[in-house]
Amino acid sequence: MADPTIYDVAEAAGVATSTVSRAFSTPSRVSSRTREHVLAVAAELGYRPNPHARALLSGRNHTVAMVVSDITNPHYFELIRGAEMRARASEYTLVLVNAEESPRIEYDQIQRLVSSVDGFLLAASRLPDENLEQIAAQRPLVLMNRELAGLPSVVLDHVTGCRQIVDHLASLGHRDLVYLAGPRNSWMAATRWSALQAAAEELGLGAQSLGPFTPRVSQGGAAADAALNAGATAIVAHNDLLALGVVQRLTQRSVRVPEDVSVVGFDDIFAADLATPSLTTLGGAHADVGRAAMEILLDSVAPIRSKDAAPQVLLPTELVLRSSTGPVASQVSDGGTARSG
Amino acid sequence: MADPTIYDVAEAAGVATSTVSRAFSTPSRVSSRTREHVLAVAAELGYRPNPHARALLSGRNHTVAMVVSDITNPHYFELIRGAEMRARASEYTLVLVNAEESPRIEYDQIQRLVSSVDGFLLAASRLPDENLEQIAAQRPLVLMNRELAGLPSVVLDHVTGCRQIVDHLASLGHRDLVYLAGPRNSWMAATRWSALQAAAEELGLGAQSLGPFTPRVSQGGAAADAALNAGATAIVAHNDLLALGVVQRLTQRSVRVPEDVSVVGFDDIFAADLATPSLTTLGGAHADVGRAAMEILLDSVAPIRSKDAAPQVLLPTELVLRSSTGPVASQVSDGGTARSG
DNA sequence: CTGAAAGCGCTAACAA
DNA sequence: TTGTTAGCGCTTTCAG
Repeated sequence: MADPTIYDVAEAAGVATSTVSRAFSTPSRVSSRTREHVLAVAAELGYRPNPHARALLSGRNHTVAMVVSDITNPHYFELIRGAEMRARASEYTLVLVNAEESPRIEYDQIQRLVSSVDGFLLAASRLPDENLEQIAAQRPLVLMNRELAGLPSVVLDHVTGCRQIVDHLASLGHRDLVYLAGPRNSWMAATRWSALQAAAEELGLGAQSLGPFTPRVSQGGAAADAALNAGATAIVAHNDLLALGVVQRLTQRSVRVPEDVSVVGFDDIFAADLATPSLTTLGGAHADVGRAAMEILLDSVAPIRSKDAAPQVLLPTELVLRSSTGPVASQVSDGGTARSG
Repeated sequence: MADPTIYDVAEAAGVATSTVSRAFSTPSRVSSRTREHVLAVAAELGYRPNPHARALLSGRNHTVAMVVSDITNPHYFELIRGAEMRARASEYTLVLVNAEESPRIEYDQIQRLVSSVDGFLLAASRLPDENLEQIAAQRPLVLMNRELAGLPSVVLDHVTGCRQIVDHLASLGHRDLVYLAGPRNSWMAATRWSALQAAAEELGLGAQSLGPFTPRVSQGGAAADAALNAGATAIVAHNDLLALGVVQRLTQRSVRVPEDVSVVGFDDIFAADLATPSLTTLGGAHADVGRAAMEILLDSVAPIRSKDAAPQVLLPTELVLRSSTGPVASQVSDGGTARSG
């Protein structure tokens, strides 16, 4: 009644177990006659190779883990989907791990999985560099939307993207911008801020950063108030979730978007064009990021050829203009008490 | 340089391998002195039990798979999150599988995983009953938002929910409703339609079903046109994604929501209250569905006690009233060329 | 309570 | 091309 093993198949087919094994793992090393016979017998018996036994020997599993910092952020959908599709194409299984914005959970989960998966995909990891290096020493690893020298990564080109945003705002007549920052341990948040700052300086705009804010719609209220308090006419929010919350709060406070204040987000999540006003945001081919990262990972996991280079892929972004940004019309003078950036 | 094994630990601790093994798997059968000593030595060596070897013996793996019919549907976020949190609490790993609305992919993926996971969670499975039964014969399985006699399941109570929807529409003065159906192989779609139909009949409303439609925003256009063509004043869409698309198209065609046409969705996804008009929809504690289902699954996976009953849990829904529904004011006579439902 | 030893199902030398 | 034979790392009788 138990599942049939190679022994059962070998016996029924009148061959050695190794032949059965080869028929499945290295078909080229068995005569086609024998192979077909073995496979036929196996099929008849309902034999399926036991993945645990296989993994015990090879140490490999055909399984990779993808860690996302917050699974409820729609931004990750496409990333996950791209990675998942690519994995499936190579018959790899994807284990999904949710870090809930906690570096601690992220680290623990990874360590728990380190000996049961072949590699890791870390999306917007919140872990400090040292941890990443340590993990990379244990298993192949590819970063998504985070860069670290020496480690393979795939990121959307936010430097260029931020430049586009600032260009856009400048051409609308804005003289200043306020960045509502993401989590302190987010590499992306830091990258965006420095890119915005650089672009602003170059174009002669003022720029200040407020926050950090947890990138959720619910945090948008506080973020919007802070921005208003700082006298912002142009707001760049860490991501669309936060931006959406900001717009909501602004509207609630009778501040018109974009007439009084322009708002830009990042990610182009699917709600961005459903909201009113629809959100101007920096998008990109997120699914491609997932796909590319998985590709690199599989390449270093599979023994086809060893890659000692750490490819750092940069994918293009695209500024999606919608209705949350517009020209500066009148001066909003909603200034209040001082507040440091 | 290789990972330390029980042999290394046994040697370093001056005990037998079996003692090391016991110290980890059945601590109660080792004197506390020995146990602590072994654990200390193990920790020092950086020993971690090899999950593959462990799985080879026990056949179990501390891993369960969750299959969703479409991972890009935000509705699943909370479901996944609930399941994932519950799994983590019991130190189980969650493998996420995306079926992309294809029963074929769903089935293949499950069969591929059947010998490497301890059980399955199937969310809104598109598989025919026979397949579900067959899978259930292979591994413990819990259905989410789908019911099948003899199999454990957790579903939101859509019968009551649909009744609430129809009540709501009736009390706004609507005399008819149009249901924009989900996929043909969706149990939920069938359930909703028959519940709507029953409630409508009881309240003396007319009801017709149009479709099926793939539940995506992009399908909303066609769905809206079909509904308009059928002279609808009240539309109940299979889910929020479709409903959002419908509203978008309606607005585009200058049909006012809710003045001319009311629209109701299902799921209460996060975009539902960001859209304009915000969407009236049937919500529920999705995370609880995930949690409850995982709970049942772990119960039947772990050898604590055998459950031969198949619990069928029904969780309450909640009608979230927003701005996409309103009283019937004037008759819309936007009829066009004939179109069959 | 602890140790010795036999596998779990499969793969990978090594021979033939 | 195929068979023989050790293990992979761990658990689990069975003794002691």
